[in-house]
Amino acid sequence: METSGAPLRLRGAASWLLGQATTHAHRLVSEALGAVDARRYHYSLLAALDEFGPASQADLGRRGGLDRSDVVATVNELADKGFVERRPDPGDKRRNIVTVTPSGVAHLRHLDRVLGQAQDALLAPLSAAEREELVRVLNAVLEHHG
Amino acid sequence: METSGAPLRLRGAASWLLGQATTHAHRLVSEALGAVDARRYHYSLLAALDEFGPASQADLGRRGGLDRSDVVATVNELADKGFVERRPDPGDKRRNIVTVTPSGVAHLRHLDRVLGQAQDALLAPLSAAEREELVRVLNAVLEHHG
DNA sequence: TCCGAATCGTTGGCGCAGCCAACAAGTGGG
DNA sequence: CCCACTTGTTGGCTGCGCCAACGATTCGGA
Repeated sequence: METSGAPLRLRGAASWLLGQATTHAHRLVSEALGAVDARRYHYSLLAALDEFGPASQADLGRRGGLDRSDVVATVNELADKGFVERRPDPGDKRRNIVTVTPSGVAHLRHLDRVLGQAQDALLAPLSAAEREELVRVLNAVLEHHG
Repeated sequence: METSGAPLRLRGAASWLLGQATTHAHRLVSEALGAVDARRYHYSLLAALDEFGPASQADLGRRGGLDRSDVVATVNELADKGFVERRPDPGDKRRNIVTVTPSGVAHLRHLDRVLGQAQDALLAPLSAAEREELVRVLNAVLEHHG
């Protein structure tokens, strides 16, 4: 009879800690975005457009890790709101070129602020140094996983 | 009046970093669990049972942050697999008492290992000290948010 | 003691997220 | 010229988190 089921449980607990924290962050972000009638996909797409410029829908999907079918729906929604424009590519009749409008840029800035507030709320218990370290570590993880 | 839109974008980028990382972690955990025909709810429930002992379904939900309706479905699935037992509470005809079986405990141990491997894969680029710091920081966040 | 409030399990439903398959139209290389 | 590939689109599936409603039961206060 071992005195240590503990190490095993701790590993599990640590994994679960990740699950709990991610779920929490997920919920905070979703709430914040939902309060301004937006969703994660909206931010993904607008941010990709803002950072890298106009692109075809397939390229947009690759930039933000969205499936092509989800890009279709998201562009539909954003276009309905006047945040992006979809027009055929004259040089390749298969493609649409998606452009962000000034109104879309303004909306993106708004979402930036909203997400910043959500982040502040989530990381409230951490010191500035701890936040910086957390961001650094998360960046390392993301970079490593391509 | 700031000279830089940059700080604003950085705040958004940092928020999004969280989103990216959480999505990544979420996916890794789901894949790992899916490979052994399990889901997050299964682990939540089994872990709660293992740690705190038999409980009513409502209590189980409160322990693990699951909705009552989701507890019903999850207990159904776990009971079908022989991992838990559901029986009426003789002292309160509203309640069911859910118990984890030996087979269920073994399954939980298996899930612990699987989640541990997923965590190792996720945190591969980090040093031992960085992992420890990350766990500490995440714990602080979770504790602060109840 | 009786009645209203609260709790419990269950059913059914909603929206978001991530993914996959299939299709027609179009493009490009051998 | 043909074949392989890409693109946009439609439709569908699972998981997750949540909410509303219901009948049955229990509990607390008048």
